[in-house]
Amino acid sequence: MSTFEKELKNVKSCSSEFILAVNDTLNVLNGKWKLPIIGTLLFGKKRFREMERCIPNITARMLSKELKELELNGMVKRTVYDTIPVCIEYELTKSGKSLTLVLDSMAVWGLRHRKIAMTSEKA
Amino acid sequence: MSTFEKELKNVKSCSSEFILAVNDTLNVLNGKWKLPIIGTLLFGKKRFREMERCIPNITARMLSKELKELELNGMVKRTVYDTIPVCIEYELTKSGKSLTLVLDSMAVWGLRHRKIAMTSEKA
DNA sequence: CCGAATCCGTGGGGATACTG
DNA sequence: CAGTATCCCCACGGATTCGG
Repeated sequence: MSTFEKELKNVKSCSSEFILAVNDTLNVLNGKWKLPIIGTLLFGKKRFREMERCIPNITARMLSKELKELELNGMVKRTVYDTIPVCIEYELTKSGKSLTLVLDSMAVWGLRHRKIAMTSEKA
Repeated sequence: MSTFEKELKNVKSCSSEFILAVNDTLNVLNGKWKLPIIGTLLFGKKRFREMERCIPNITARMLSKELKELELNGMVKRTVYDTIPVCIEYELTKSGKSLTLVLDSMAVWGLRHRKIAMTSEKA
């Protein structure tokens, strides 16, 4: 029995804890911009402006706010370089990178479900 | 290479599609109540009142609205029995049940991350 | 018992302008 | 370049009431 399976068994033994744990994950991803932000950082460090250009329609205000939240949640690491003008880089932490496992399963489910919905086999 | 891995490779080849697919999944789960509702239905069919009692603090209005959305999304099946008074049962569809794979990975990540956050090893 | 309809408050998020 | 400050709108969700 893998570590993953053991953890899972422990979680499912109490459904409310299960819900809480899933909610924790949902909260990290919630809002309109968290996902695109994490998405762009999956390919490596980026600067603020760079991210603003990468993510369609995001405003500086939103980018700033979301990055701050992600930093508080320990998903993103912010590094300031004392150049002139200052250069600030954002990158995913270990926790942030580990989200890819979750994101992958969500992506696969999303695609499968879209196919099912399109062929209207809804049951 | 498994079916899962093949699908995943296809998704990741285009990052915007990856984001879209994840967003689809997020949208199915979004809002305050979707998750608790799916959670209670994981253990089998339930009637409206039953669910209302199972889910702390939910109002009938919210339960009704969320169930309707979940039905539209093809996650929940609604069955009306012509008894007096009418008896209506809700259950997860195949798509709904298949969400458990995603939910499981989210739960495990949530727990791991909570542990990390508590020992304040945020990087 | 199972909802639908209505009213309403809160806050997430957009637009714009400004600072160090 | 890397953000803040301010204003404003509207969708989410709560409370309550009514109907089949």
